[in-house]
Amino acid sequence: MKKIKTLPNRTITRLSLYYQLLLKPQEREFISSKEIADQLGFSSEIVRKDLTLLGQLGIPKKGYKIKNLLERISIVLGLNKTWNVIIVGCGKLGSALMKYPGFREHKFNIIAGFDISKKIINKKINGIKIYHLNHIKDFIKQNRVDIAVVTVPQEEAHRTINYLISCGIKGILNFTPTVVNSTKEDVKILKIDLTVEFLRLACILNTLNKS
Amino acid sequence: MKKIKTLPNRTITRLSLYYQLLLKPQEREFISSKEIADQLGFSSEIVRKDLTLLGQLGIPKKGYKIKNLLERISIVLGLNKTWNVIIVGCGKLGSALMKYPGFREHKFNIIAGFDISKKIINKKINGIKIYHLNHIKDFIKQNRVDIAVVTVPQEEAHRTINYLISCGIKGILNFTPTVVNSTKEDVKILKIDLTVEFLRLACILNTLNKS
DNA sequence: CCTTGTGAAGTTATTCACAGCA
DNA sequence: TGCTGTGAATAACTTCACAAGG
Repeated sequence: MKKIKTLPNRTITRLSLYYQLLLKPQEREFISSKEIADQLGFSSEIVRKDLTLLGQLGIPKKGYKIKNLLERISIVLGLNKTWNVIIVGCGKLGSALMKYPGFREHKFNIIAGFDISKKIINKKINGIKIYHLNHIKDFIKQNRVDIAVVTVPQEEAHRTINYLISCGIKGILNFTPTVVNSTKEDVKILKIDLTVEFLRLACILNTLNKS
Repeated sequence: MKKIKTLPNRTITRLSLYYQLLLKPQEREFISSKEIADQLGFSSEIVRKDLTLLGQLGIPKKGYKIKNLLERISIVLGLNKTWNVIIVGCGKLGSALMKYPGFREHKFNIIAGFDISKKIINKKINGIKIYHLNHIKDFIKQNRVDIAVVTVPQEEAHRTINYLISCGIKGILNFTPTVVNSTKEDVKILKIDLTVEFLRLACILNTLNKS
């Protein structure tokens, strides 16, 4: 085999964007690196560098065959399989995510929610059943869970994530402001902090106004 | 004055994290770069490099005075003022954001929502009134709007964002999967795509399992 | 001694420049 | 000519190594 090298982080992010772009119905069969680049605001060189990491897919003069690109990217991103997702913490954000239609399209199946509030346990949100947090361990034994989305209150985040790791979860999407680093090599934690994005935008606007 | 240099992007992101960390009630008056670094999973050098960009705040042997750090970072991030935010598109994600308590703490005031569905126009979500999209221009004339959060359906994203720019909005937080680049130098668009984060995590897990 | 601040070295990511091919 | 693929140059970012200071 040629290269099992893991892709650079930035490349992965950009591949996700190429993928979403190419999913939109395209009139043409081929697309050039420059067209992709212009639509997403990157340079065409970086697009080509990214795409050559997937193998030699381009055809000089014509560009890249969209169908092939999509297939190749979806394999690399792991979208040729279905991912089972649980939502841990079914408050406002958690339940909004359970209703978010964008996931199923990409083969992310939300298979259960977990919470500690008696008010919602055993209820359903968007057809997805909510269980008590204590049931996670059993649930994981009986179901394949690939990704846990953590939307518990900040002060519970650390404990919850450690508990999830002890249950054997390998992929965690942490929506809380708390930073938790994975102690285990094979557990990956990605963090999304909406507040940080607001703070960043505020800072950028702030410097714009001053200059 | 010494330097009006704009801060590196990564530094801004990290400063936001330092800020959130330092906001938590701390027992001590001083904190060292190493303590910050360990809690957030960075190196202590990078923390010091970031913090020296704010001026010489550190005291050898003691560390950084938390109160001073918070004050300095909040000035740089622009949190010494209040930011007025509108939510454009009050569907599931938009209304979840309107209920999200994390913003007000950082002086982000959601002052209005906008949508085109008659079902919700003139209603209130979490005490915030929803107006018809057509009223944005007037609204902006009568109210200072610093940041527009775009949570409209994907196919409306491009048009909506261009419309917001034409209305004079300078800061946009784009939650749709559509990439829209700012045509104007002084308009900043930040993009948050939840699906991309899922795709990234899937890809990382995917490569983990293969190796 | 402990912790900051910082030049130098090292690493990673991006752009430049151009060969090669349909 | 138009577009890919890629080595070389450049830029951005991080780590290393250590001087300085309470």
